[in-house]
Amino acid sequence: MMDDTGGREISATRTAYLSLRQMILTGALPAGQKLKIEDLRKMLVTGASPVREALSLLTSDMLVERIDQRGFRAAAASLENFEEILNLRCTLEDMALRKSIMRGTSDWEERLVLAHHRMKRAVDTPIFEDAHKAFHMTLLDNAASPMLERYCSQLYDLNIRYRYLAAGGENYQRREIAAEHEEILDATVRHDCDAASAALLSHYRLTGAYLSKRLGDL
Amino acid sequence: MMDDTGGREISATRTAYLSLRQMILTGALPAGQKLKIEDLRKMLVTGASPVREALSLLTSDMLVERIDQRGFRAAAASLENFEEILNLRCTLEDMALRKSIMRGTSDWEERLVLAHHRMKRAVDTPIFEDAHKAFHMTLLDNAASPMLERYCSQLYDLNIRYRYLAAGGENYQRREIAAEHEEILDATVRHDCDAASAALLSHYRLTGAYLSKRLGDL
DNA sequence: TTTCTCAAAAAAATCGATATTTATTGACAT
DNA sequence: ATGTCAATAAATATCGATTTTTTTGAGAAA
Repeated sequence: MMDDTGGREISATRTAYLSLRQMILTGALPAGQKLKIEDLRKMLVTGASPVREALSLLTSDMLVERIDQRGFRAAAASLENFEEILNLRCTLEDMALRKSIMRGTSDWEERLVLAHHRMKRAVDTPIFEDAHKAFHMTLLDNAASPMLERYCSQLYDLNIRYRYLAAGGENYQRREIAAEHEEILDATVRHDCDAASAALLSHYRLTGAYLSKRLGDL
Repeated sequence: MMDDTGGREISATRTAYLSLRQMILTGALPAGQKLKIEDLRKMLVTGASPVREALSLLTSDMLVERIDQRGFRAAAASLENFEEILNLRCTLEDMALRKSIMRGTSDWEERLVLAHHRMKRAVDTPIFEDAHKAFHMTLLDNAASPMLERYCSQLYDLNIRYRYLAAGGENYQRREIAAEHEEILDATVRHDCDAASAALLSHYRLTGAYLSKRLGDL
């Protein structure tokens, strides 16, 4: 039908994928909840096939669990899972950041400074969220290791989900975090692997501890 | 219809998933190849829906790439990709093995000895393959870190694919490998993290180097 | 009561057909 | 020869209906 409203036409599957993903990340679809095709189909005003396919794709992101012949459910959440994610992130991002820095091109450093600037400037929460992820991913994307980047991106998103779970999306302490970001950026642009990595991991472990406390035991 | 031939009925999607997975791992569906729904549907004698869903699921395993609105293709293969997999495996399995050993229960050690025994006994190639994977996964499954295990399992399979790519499934030097397995097992049961990890990584790096050579540049 | 069985209801899985999109082809103008 | 563009072909994506499987719950048996 192509009602060209200026933008690109995307598939029903992709639309469903993005909506469901957002709903799971923000908790609109709570952890562990049964995801009935028929309900989602009505909710998203689309067919069953795109919904099924979107759910299958969300399996990759570990946001949806699939049990043969008895459908899908939103991935479970637990304190143990959160801590596992935190640990994996620390290991993988440490590796990726060091590689990025070692390969350090000035092009990359410029992209990094830019990403940091955009993040600082972002006031609106959803825009800040995007900019924040962009900054963190830029830190890692010079490692020339696409699978590693994919894992890190995946784990980043899973972590976000716990932020929503703990805080309901409320804008947690942003001031301290700004200083931490500066520190990571500074160490990185002066090619100090150890300092940059230490700053990054401390950044994660601090917010991790803060979240753990608020999560109680779920 | 339920023609109960003694076994369990499984879904068409799962059947398709397992077949396609095997075909990609062994190279029956070559890396990078376009995967047309219609062809696969005929090949597997099933409907388009199970095929699409199976392909979507294979996306999780990084064995299939999906491009919105223009279908699926078998994941590309390259020397760089192989080496990335090798590096990630070394990092992740090192972490998992150390955790497993540190939590070392006697139950786990017994399972490990058993898995090793079964692997040694296996003569037939496909049975050996399964037993080999079972042994390596058992080494890691006491780490109480399901995501880490999942990543390792995924990477193991991706690695197998390169073995087929390099050797066409031919049974590469198995003698040396038996000794390496003994060494890993011994160090593990005597709770020597460093020795076990060193043996494991050397095992991977040795076969890795061997494969790299045979892969040329693809 | 508890447990079991079986039929009805609900949900998942699958199929076959259609609509939509992308890729290909070849005539025509440059 | 070469590039453009519309017509055609091919493939993907989606829908609506049907089949199969799982779940539920009422009544029978222990």
